Order: sequence, then C-alpha cells, then structure tokens
Amino acid sequence: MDVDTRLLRYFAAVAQEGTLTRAAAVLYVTQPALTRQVARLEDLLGARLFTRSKAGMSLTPAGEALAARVPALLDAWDGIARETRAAARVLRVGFLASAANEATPGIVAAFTARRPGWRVEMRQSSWADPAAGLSTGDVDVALVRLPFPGQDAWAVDVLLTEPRVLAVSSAGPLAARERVAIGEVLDEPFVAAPGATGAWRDHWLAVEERGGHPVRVGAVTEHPDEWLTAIANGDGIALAPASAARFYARPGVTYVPLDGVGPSRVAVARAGDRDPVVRDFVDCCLAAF
Amino acid sequence: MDVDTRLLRYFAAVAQEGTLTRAAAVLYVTQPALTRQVARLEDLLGARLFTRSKAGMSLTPAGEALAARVPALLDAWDGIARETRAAARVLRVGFLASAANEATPGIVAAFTARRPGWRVEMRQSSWADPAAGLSTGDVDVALVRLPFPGQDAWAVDVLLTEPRVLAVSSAGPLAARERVAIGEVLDEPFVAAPGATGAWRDHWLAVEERGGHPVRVGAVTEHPDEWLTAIANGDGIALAPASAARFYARPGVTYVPLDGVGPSRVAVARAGDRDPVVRDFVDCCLAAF
DNA sequence: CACATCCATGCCGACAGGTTATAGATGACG
DNA sequence: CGTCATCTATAACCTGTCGGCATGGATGTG
Repeated sequence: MDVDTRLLRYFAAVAQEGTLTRAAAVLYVTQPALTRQVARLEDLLGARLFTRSKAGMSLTPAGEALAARVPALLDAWDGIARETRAAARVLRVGFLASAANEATPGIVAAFTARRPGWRVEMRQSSWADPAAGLSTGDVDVALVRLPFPGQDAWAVDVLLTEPRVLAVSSAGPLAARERVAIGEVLDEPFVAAPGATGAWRDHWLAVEERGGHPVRVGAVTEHPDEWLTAIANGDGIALAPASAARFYARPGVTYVPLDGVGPSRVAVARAGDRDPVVRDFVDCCLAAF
Repeated sequence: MDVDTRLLRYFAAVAQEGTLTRAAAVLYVTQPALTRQVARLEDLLGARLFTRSKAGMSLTPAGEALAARVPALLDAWDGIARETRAAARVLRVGFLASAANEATPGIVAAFTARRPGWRVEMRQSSWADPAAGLSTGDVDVALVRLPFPGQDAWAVDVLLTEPRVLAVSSAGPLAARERVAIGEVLDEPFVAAPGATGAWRDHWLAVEERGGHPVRVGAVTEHPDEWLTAIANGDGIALAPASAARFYARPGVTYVPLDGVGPSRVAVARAGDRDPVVRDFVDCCLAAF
C-alpha cells in the first residue's frame, strides 16, 4: 500500500499537537486540507486513527500503533535521501534573489577546493519563498535574509549585517533627499512581497518600526525585475538592503539612506550540522566574511 | 523531503529489471509513465539515479546508494501499515462479485468466533479488478477466481472447483439445448470483462480452448447486473461458473452445460501467512469446504 | 536497409491537493 | 440565556500531477 510521506508527517503533527487547527498552523497548511488528508490516510489504511471531539483529536489504538513507528520511518527516509544526494556529490544551494552578493563565487570556489569532485548547484528562489527551498527540501543549504518563515526549525549563522535603505522612484520628491526618516514615509504606498511570507514580508514593510501604523500596499512583486519596475513606475516605495544600490541599480530607481529602521542580516541556513559536506559549505561561508 | 512510496517502488523495479520497458510490464503501468516518474524522483532528490543507454538503465553511485536502502524502507512501511490495521481490529476482505457464494456467512462467523473483538469488512469489487483490491492494498485478503492478474505475487489456496457453463439468452436457439460444446460457439459474440484484466478476461473468453480462433466481443460489462442484461438482450453469450445458475438466475438468461472447457476455481488470496489474523481467516475458509 | 528495442516527449482526461468560505457542534462567559 | 470562541466537516474552485495513447529519436541487428 502506497502513501506519500507528507501524509505521514501530517499525521505525526496532528498526533503531536492534538488538534487539527494547531497542527495546521505548524505545518503551514490550512485546517480543511489537514482534515481531508487525515481522513484520506484513515481510508488508505482502512482504520480509524483518531477519535474526534470538540476538544480535538485523540489517538485510537490503531493511531497509537502508527504514531509509535512513523517518526523512525520518516527519519530513515530523510537519512536515505541525504545519503543518496551525498553519493551524487551534488550540493544544492538555494539563495534568495536579494541575498546573493559579491561573496558567492568565492564561497563556491573555496568549497570546491575543500571538496574536490563535488558540484555546487545554485538555485535562485523568488520572494514567494524566503526560505529559498529549504522548507521543501529542494536544497541542502541556503543563503537567506533574516527573518524568514519557519526560521526556528533551522540552524542559522549570520554572515553579514547591512543597513536598510529606501528605494524610491527617481521621479518622485524623495529621490532628491539626502536622508529620510522612516516616520516620514509611513503613509506612502509600499511595494511588498507576496502575502504568504509572514514575518519576512512584515520585516520589509517595517511593521516593527511602525508602532501599529497601518501599511498601504501599492504593489506585490516576486522578482527583483518586477520590483524595480514597480518602484520606477511610482507604484510604491520599498525598503531594500544597502547593497541593492550596487546590485539593482537601474535608471528610474534611487536609493536613499534611511533612519529609524534596524539593519538587514544575510545568513546561511541548513537543517543542522550532521552532514559534514553541508558543514564544510557553512564554514566556507563564514570564512568569506 | 517528501516522496510517495509508489515512486520508490517504481525506482526499485527499474533498478531490479534494468530497463524501463520491462519494469513497466512488471508494474502494470506504461513505459512513458515510468520514464516520467523516475525523472521526477531524480528531480526531487536532485541527483541522477540512472545512466540511460540504448541497452537500458544502469545505476549511478547515487542510484546504488538508494537501491541499497529502499527495499528495507518499503518493508518497514508495509509492516507499519499491517500493524496499524491489526491494532484497529479490522480485517478487510475483498470479494469478486461472482466469487461470493453460500459459504461466505459461515466463514465470517467462524472467523469472528476465533477472533472475538475483530470486525470483518467486506468489500465487493467489480470485474475491472479481478484481484478484488489486493493489488492496491485495499484489502488484507480476498476471495477471488483464478487466474487473476498478478496472481504469482500472492499466496493462493483453492477452495472450490466447479464446471464452467454457458450463459445464453433464453430467446436464442442455444437455450433449448441439453449440452453445448465450446467448439460450436467460437463464432458467437461474447460478453467480456474490461480489457485491462488480462489473463482473467481471457479465461472467461475461453482463449485457451480456442486454439487461436479469434474472439468476437459483443459487449463489455463490469458488474453482474449489466452482464445479465447484456446476455438477456442477446448482445452475446458468456462463460459462467456453474453456481451462477443459483446466484444469478434471471428470466431471460439460461445456463447450459458446456463441454470442452476446464473448470473454474475459487480461491482465497493474500500477501502471505506472516499475519496470524489473516492466517486465521484463511483457515476458516479452508475449513468451510 | 528495414527492423527491433530502448527511452523521451506531446497531448489529453481524470483526479488529488490546496485554498477560501461556511456550516455545525459544544463549552465558556458575561 | 444569548454570544463568543474553538473545534472539525463540507462545498466550490483552481491548479498540478499522473496515467494513458501516439509518436519521435537513437542505436544495434539480421
């Protein structure tokens, strides 16, 4: 009988949390999706796994039996997948569009020097996935900007801290300014990241610095190119890391120093340090700064 | 990283067989489907698992690593699923429409006497699945008629052997006959089972007894009711087990003894005899005859 | 040079999984 | 005693994936 390991992870989360609602939050899916997947697993196995009540879901004997063995099975699979990738000598590195920077080629060179025979596969992710493919298992390690959704589940080392600046249309009045304070622009429309990215989106809308002041969203973009176009068009302004002035210079877009907001941090994130190859890559990252 | 165990079974089959084409035959899927699923697994893992050549597919080092551990993982999952079902105290029994007979209630009664607290869930399957849900894992044990597709993969005990007779329209000339020889009716249109059922369909079209004589198919049916209607309507004639005269008596349909064909066998099939509960059920079946 | 044997690709229909919105059931609380 | 808050279940919709069939392309073989 075949099953997707995702179903088993869902089941384990529900067994752990005791309610569908909470498990759904942990898994970043909606509660109806969980309801159906759990029911589907019960159908597949031909056994009721939970007794439902207003208070939540509690395990039946069959559920207990399953819950006792599923974590080990999932661990075994994760281990197999890791070993398989290791045997292929490919390290998959995700990076967020705006987290790439001058150091990347040096890091890759240092890594291939330390691990001859290994190939590094770089995968750029859109802003719709600030975890750069880590959470879906698409990559082994990722260069990201903090904070990102689900960050607590990963091992993270900060590589670089840089100020956040303001990106504005060159045609607008702010472009001529020497400096701007965040308090002056709280009513401006902002160009934002997609809605599902939670803390990450908030960070780039300066929600923390607004003290409750509402956000006006002028546009939503996923890629640097759309982002630059939206700003040049005057659809809104946006926070950006200072290095964007070098990487994303474009006629029509001006970067202005900004007061009153904290810095942005670039970090290297991964599942943990059990894998020595990943650890080597992390070391190369740390050595590059 | 999540994966469907079906993908892993596909992979294992290809690794075992060495070519996609042969593995596809073993798995009862088409070769293009396998091509894509293997490619998908490689994508998911981010590693090439096979080197393709005209001669077939041979494992890369990454493929070797995976192949070394996948069978144990699949076994572990199958064991977990079995234990979970056992904890639920539900035995799922599949039965083919025409394999059900007088003995069934007695078998179930004997089983529940031997295993108090257990519930038997009977699932009737259409003729589109002569394995009665075994092959998909929908049931733990099944009452079937031999031969059925993929039969070699299962443990099988014959319960009962009965002659095959001919079902004809009462309005036709054959209905008045005392006996009929198979050689007389090779040119008649037959009412057949769905095309994907292979050996099973052939068995009921008397392909073995035809000596190459081609089959005319007058209708295709999946359920006894359609089958009876098709025969009564004169869409074709059909082979049937002798007991059909009792179970599927209907005005307009006449059963005539038939010479020149072998008997039909009812059997109990299951994955093996490791599961003591399934073994008990099998014992009850054997004791009932 | 036709043929057999592989694997890959394009197209299409069916279905599964996700989302949002909403219903139903049941304690907790003013 | 109504009003919430908190659960799970269901409905409607959209998209991506899987399977099938048909076909193409590459490569040895008689």
